[in-house]
Amino acid sequence: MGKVTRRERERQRHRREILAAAQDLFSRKGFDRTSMAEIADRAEFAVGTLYKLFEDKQALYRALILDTVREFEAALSAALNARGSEIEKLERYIETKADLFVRHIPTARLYFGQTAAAQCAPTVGLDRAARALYEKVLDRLESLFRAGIRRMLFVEVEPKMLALGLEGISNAFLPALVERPDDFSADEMAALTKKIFFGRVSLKAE
Amino acid sequence: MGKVTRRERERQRHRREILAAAQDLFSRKGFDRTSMAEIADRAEFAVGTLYKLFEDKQALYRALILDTVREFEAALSAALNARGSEIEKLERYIETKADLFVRHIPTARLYFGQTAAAQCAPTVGLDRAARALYEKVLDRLESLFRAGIRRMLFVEVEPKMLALGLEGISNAFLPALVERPDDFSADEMAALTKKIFFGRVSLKAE
Amino acid sequence: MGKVTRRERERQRHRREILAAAQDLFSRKGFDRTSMAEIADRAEFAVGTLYKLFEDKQALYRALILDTVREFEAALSAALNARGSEIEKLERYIETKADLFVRHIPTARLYFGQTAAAQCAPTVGLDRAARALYEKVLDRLESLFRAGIRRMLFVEVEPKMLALGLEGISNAFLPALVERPDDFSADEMAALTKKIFFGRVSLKAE
Amino acid sequence: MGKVTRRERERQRHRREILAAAQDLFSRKGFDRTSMAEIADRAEFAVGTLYKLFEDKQALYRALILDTVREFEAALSAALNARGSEIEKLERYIETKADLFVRHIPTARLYFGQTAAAQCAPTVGLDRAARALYEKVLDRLESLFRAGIRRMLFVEVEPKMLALGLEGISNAFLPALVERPDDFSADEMAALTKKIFFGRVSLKAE
DNA sequence: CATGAATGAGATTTCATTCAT
DNA sequence: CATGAATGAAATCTCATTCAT
Repeated sequence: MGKVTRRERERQRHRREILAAAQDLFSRKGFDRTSMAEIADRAEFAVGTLYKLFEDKQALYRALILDTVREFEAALSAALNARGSEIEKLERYIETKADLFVRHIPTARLYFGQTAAAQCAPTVGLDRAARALYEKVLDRLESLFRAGIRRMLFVEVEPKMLALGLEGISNAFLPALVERPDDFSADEMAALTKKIFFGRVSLKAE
Repeated sequence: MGKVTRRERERQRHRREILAAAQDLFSRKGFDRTSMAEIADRAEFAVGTLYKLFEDKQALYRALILDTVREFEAALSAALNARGSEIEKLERYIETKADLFVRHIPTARLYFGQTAAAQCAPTVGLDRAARALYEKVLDRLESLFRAGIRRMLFVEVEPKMLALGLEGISNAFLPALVERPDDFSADEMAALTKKIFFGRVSLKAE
Repeated sequence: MGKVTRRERERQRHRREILAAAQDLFSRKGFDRTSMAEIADRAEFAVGTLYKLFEDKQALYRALILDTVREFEAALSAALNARGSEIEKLERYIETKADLFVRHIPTARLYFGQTAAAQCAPTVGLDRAARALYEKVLDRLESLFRAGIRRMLFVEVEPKMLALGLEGISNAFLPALVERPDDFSADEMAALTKKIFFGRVSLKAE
Repeated sequence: MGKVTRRERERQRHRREILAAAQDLFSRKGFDRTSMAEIADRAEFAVGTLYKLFEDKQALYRALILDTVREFEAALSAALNARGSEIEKLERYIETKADLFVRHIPTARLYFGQTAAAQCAPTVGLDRAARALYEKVLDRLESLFRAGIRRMLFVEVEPKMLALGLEGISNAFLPALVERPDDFSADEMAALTKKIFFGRVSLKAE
């Protein structure tokens, strides 16, 4: 099977090269303003080759999104499933997400654009599979909050809402990060997120 | 002058009708996937008429975004400039925003898509004027936080970051709102936002 | 009939104003690149008014061309019908044409574009009537040459060809005139035309 | 290199086919009244193919004009640079031009429309490069006349004007040629041109 | 498999013409 | 009559997709 495997390895390498080119273009210009010819150019393949490896433009995009969300989901789920208290797990989650954002902004933009922002800032219909992966993360967050509330670690707020709230804050600095990448470190972003989310902003008793 | 005024009134009415049609379509499908023909159809005008009232597609979009952001900016600035302590002003801000979101989801989607999400989820180049209006709101928030910190109402965190954080949370429930509009009231959304942002989620001392 | 006459006078004045605006635009930009709205603007009328006075754009153009060619034809025919020998008549013709060219370049451009250049540099289908007027001039020239040859004033060359040749030379300086209107006087142009056409350029016997 | 060459050869063949179709249409109907769809139809390609080979409609037109003027310039310059006296060179020039006109009327129409008639009958902005080529011919003519005058072969008239005058006559029969192609031979046209230009039309001393 | 020329549907935009006021 | 808003056909141009080499 050496032959098949070599072929298959090549195929996968080409696939990755194409996706890398596509990531850069899609993350900067969006789906509609990126043409297949551009992607092909950038990846140094002919358009026909893109169509050999992906059904059509949507499929290529879906594959890219799936890769992106999968990468995030893997790292974030790992953080959420690590040892420790609910608070420790969430802190790990926040740190991981900040790290992912800072280390690979294009991926972050795609992730954000396809998850939190997806229903609001209208984009190309996001993939079922990608959506499901993100929901898995959201559900895990919700469970953690529910458990934490039961153990009286967190205030009594609908856990689903806490999960969305955490997403909101942990995404909040992404626009600033995109604009001035050098002004942000992952550590700072994580620290900020934790302080605002877990601490109290207001110093007076409510 | 009846004649001039009547003509002009009609013109403005048509302009509004076209913008209304455009708002619905753009907010659901985005700039690129909405065609001028569709907008014309929906507004019950001929394409040519759109071009009489707007230079081109971009101009129509810009006008819509400007209207949208202006509407939000006016309401939010009013809230931020009302009487009261810094906390009260911010609470008013949160309530106003929640109210705007719940009462007019398409506007909210456009607002969100063109402000917070703009740098991340790549959209059509947003208007200078609209951007400036949003920055005005952000700056006002920042000032409020700065003043509040000086008066020891808020924790010592860079005020700009607090402003971004507040934006993050107050936008956090919009995706959920878009998906199930009937499950959310403005009051609940505002209450949630305040609780998470001002209160402490974690009950243990950090 | 005072009333009808006043109306009619007004109507004719408006007609002339519109044609004046149209002349400038058509002569500089050509038929296709001049819009009815532009002509209306320039003439300070509404588009509707243009359509009250002219069937459609073609008709307006035809009317303009007819006016232009009529003006030329009148002056040129007068020159050709004046007293004198064939040579004197032709000299008068050349002087008149040079004078018309120099004094009103836009008219000259339209005249040239619709007569000599018409079959070659493709323009909008020229009017039958205008064509007929020009042919009248050509025919008159031909007769003059024929008579002149009979009286042994001119070389024996097909008179039609002499007429075309004269047209060729008398038009030859128009491009230069259009480019640098101040470098040419009617007298010089006429003198040049006569020298080349009637005299001999070559000094050796053929 | 067979592969590269074959592709490129095909490409050039298609380019020529498109230009041929365009030449026919442009020379008969002009730039504005010829649509890309028509050219595509006539050339039996899809519109998209035209845009693969030419930036846009203007570029296609420019390419055609450049080809046309280049072809003429090459032949005419060759005639002007051949051996012989100034008179012989000019005679060769006249013969060559007549031959080009008679043998390929569409090319002649485009050449005339873009050179002599260009400033008068308003056309689409003519190409710098094409203009420069024509000026080269004009300059060469001027030099020849200047030299000839010095050698007392020609009358003392500004050489530039003699050049324009020769152009005027040598173009003079083109309209007639276009209308009745079968009535003209290149030899006759050339003979006529020479007789009128070099000889004297008038038999009396001026 | 890889290639990239060819396709043609569809989008944006212009403008001659009409017609209600 | 004058007006100019409204119309919609037609033109230019782009780009996802196919397919012969």
